[in-house]
Parts: sequence; structure tokens; C-alpha cells
Amino acid sequence: MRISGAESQVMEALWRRGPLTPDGVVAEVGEAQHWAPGTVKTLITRLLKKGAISGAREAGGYLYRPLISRDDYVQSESQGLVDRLFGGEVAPLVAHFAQHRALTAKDVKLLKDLIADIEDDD
Amino acid sequence: MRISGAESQVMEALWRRGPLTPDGVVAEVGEAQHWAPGTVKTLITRLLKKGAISGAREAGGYLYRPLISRDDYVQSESQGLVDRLFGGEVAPLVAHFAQHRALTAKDVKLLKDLIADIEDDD
DNA sequence: TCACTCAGAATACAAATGTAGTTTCTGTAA
DNA sequence: TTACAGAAACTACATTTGTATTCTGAGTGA
Repeated sequence: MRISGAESQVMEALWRRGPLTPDGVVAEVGEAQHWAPGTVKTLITRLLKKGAISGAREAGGYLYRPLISRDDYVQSESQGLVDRLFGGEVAPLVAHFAQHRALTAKDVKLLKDLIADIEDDD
Repeated sequence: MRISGAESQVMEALWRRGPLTPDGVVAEVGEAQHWAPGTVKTLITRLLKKGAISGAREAGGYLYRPLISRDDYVQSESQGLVDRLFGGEVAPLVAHFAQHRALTAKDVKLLKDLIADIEDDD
């Protein structure tokens, strides 16, 4: 189930602040992207049809909720990139960022901690 | 300048084996993707129009060459993903893979070496 | 100079996507 | 029971993408 770029903006809003009412989604996404309400409505309808979100009358009004987790979405997007561009390996991706000096000091520290954690698990 | 998924297959062929003759591209890409020669021709034309490749009669026949580097392409795709999904930071991306046990032992070793290299530069 | 080859341009067409308005249907309040 | 609000569905339309064929124009060999 493919989520398009525009649709993902709605998903992000629901992951960030969900559940949201229709107006809540329009406010959250419409303003940030400068999209007309009709546009946001269409994206909601497409996501409903795809089964990526649910909509239901609940205490608190009509609410939309994500039906897929951000983690799953992030996983498939990230794995896809690594597979397409780096032969399925993560390290070359990081090496690439390193070569482009796109690693912040913060990144390096976090990576170091991460590696240490992984090695502790052995 | 946006390179689509199908177009990127042609770019990959040229990065891997380029320069290539028209027949060379058709052979390289057409067979791997099961695309008709006409399809590959269209992709070449679109890439020519976008200025992503060049075509010229040379010693050795008519040859296509990439005009953008794979490194630049990989950089923009990777940076785009990190920006969209990880707040522009690389470490959370790696942490994500770690959580999904998607890091191989090889990855971990390479990452460790990489961090060591970076710290040596200080 | 004439025909031929072949690269590039033009054309084709369906599906997906971005962007948006209009219609319908259902539940609820009056 | 009737009107109204609002959510979902339908319609709209241009652009991009995937997939492919046909036409055209320029260079080359005869």
C-alpha cells in the first residue's frame, strides 16, 4: 500500500497530533502546506480508501486515526532507499553522509553511543 | 531536476557501465527490467531533455554519458529521506535500523571503523 | 546525389498524483 | 418528520510517470 508525498503530510499530522477531527486535519495540514480544505479532504478520502487511516464518530467528535504506524512507514521508506542506493547495507549510507560532511557532532556522538549499546548486547 | 524511478534505472546503467551506446543501454536496462526497447528510448529522451545525460557521436560510436554524478544523486535522495523522516539528522536513521535489527554485523563493524576515523580527524 | 540508418522528437495512452470543487447520504436536533 | 450539518464519495483537470510506437531529420556510405 503506497502512500504518496501529499498523503504522507496527512499521515504525519495524525502521527504527530492524532487523533484529529476533520477540521483539525485541515488546520494542521492545510495551513502548513498552504492547501485548500478540498485538497486535504481528498487526501483523507484516499487514505481512508487505502485503509491507512480510520474515521469514526467518538466521544470528542468525529476522529481520524492512523491505522499504520509511523515506524512501519519509516521502515519501508528507509529500507527502500538503502536497497535502491546502497546495496541493502546501512553502513555505506552512513559513510556517504560522512564523506559529505553531513554528520553533525551530535550525530557522531549518538552513533558512538549506539554502537556501544549494540556491542554491550553481545 | 527530478529523476523518476524508471529513469534512474538508465542512470544506474550509465553510472555502472557508462559510457554506453544506445544498444548498450537497451541491452543493459531492457533485459534487467524486461522493458521494450521503445521504453528505454523514451527514458533516454527524457533524460536528454532534462540534461541528466549527454549523447554524442564519438570514436567508438554514439555514446551516452551521465552529466550528473551518482554521488550527487545519492546525496539528494538520502538527504531528502533524512530531512523528511528524521528531522535532518542521520543518527536517528541508524537508530531506527538498529531497532529493527536491520544492522548486520558487517554494518556494525564498518560503522565502528567509520566513527573511529572521524574521531581521529579531530 | 540518393538512399539508408539511426538518434531524437513527437505522439499515444493509462495510471498515479497534486490540487480542488460539488454532490450525496446519514445521523441528529428541532 | 423534517431540515441541517457534516463526512464520504464523486467529479474535475493538469502534470508526471510508466510503457510503448511512429515520425523526422541529419549524417553517411554508395
